[in-house]
Amino acid sequence: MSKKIYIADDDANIRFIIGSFLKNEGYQVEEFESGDALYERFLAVPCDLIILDIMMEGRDGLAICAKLRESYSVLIIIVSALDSELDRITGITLGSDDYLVKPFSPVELVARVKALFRRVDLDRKVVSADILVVGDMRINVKSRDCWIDQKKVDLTPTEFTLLTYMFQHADQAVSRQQLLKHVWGVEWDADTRATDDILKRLRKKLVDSRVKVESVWGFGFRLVVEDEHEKSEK
Amino acid sequence: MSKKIYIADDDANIRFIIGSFLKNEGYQVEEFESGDALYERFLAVPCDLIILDIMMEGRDGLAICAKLRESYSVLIIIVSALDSELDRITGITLGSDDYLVKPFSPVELVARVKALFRRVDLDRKVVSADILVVGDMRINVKSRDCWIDQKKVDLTPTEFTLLTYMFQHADQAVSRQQLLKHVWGVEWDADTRATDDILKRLRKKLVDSRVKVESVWGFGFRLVVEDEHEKSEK
DNA sequence: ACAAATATAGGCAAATCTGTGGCAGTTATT
DNA sequence: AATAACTGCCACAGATTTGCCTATATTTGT
Repeated sequence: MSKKIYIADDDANIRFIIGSFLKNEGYQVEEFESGDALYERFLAVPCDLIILDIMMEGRDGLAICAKLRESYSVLIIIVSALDSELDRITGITLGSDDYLVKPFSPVELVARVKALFRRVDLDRKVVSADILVVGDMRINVKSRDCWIDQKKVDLTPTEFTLLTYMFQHADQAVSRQQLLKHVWGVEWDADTRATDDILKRLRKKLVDSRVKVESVWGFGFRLVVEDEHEKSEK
Repeated sequence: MSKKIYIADDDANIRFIIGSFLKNEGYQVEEFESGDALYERFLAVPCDLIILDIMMEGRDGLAICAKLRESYSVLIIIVSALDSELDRITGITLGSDDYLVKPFSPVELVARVKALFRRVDLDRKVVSADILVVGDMRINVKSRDCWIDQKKVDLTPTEFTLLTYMFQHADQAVSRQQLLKHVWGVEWDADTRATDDILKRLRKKLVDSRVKVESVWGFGFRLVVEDEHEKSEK
């Protein structure tokens, strides 16, 4: 399906050039004169990627970028005539995925846009990959083994299947029902705490890992990666 | 988050500099003299991100990058002295996530490394996220957690379900009947103040937020976002 | 302003949930 | 066949949640 891209730049020429190249690649493109206009539009109709100039009327590109990042994971590329190292680092640190310096080649921009979409696709596909990685752990679904860092962990069949499911749903809250259905193949409403039992045993085996199974009270469980040092990086 | 990074560059100085900066950020770093050595190591122990020079003994960085991309979704940054537009585009098109031209600032490299990790984290969390936003609050239906700005709020199951319903009907007046039906699953006319109780507890947890639960006298409740300018009104 | 109806706040106890250790039936391994 | 491993269940203790009760405050209608 065709991806949607919004561009904000106060220079109509640049908008036109960028827009043309991207449309040529089959993307749906909308152009805006200001970051504020783009932001309003995004709230109404989200898009997949945003290209922001820094210097614009109203809020500048950096402000828009930071504002978007508060709540959205949309891809953001900043383009700017500002070429100091500090500018680039600021732009990237504020939340953009890439930073291009004007004048830039439209072809390179297109390549970088594609690279970002490719990255998102790769990250999506990871769920169906043979090797699943979460935090310092990885499991190989084919060979059915499991590693904490470099150390192999022995898992029983049910434990492995359960952990695989949790890996595929990392960060999500998973209900006992869900687990019974996907790990045990039980469709009906079973009154059992078999899930708790396997998790109990799994937890013991994960004590040395930063990957933890949290319980979500009254609901189920959630796989999370413990942050050992800093509290709020983002 | 101690992610693992492999670096391949035939210049020991560059390896050292890059490695130092990255270790300084808390990453686990391993250095290799050639892309082939790095590749072998990766097969044995995967890492999270790879930094490749183009010109090296054996297969060059581009070849390694392409080879890795055949089977793995690991992050790849290419660094190179080659600075033509074509070189950059080739590098990115072949599968790398970023392309930096030597000499580059180690600080910028670190910023870009962080940006890539940030992207992967965002994608992982959003892959199937179902996020509702109202004012300064955010709830993720899939992970079942709730945030005021950047601060996590613990909710009980009923509170969570109720708040979700209110989020879906923000600004609307919601009757007790409605809540009993959708949150409790009660169809009949129940004479209960259970709704008031949960809301009472919810309100306590939302004191720091601009999102408030108003009561609609004789009817039910309404979720509103307080205007921060006229806080003294109520 | 006053009475009736409705809403809020605090406290309480029943019901529910979770983690633990132990146990036994079944399955796999030697 | 004997032994070990795996898995589900049980019971218990501790913690959390939640509905209700009562007292008090607020709103509405006359």
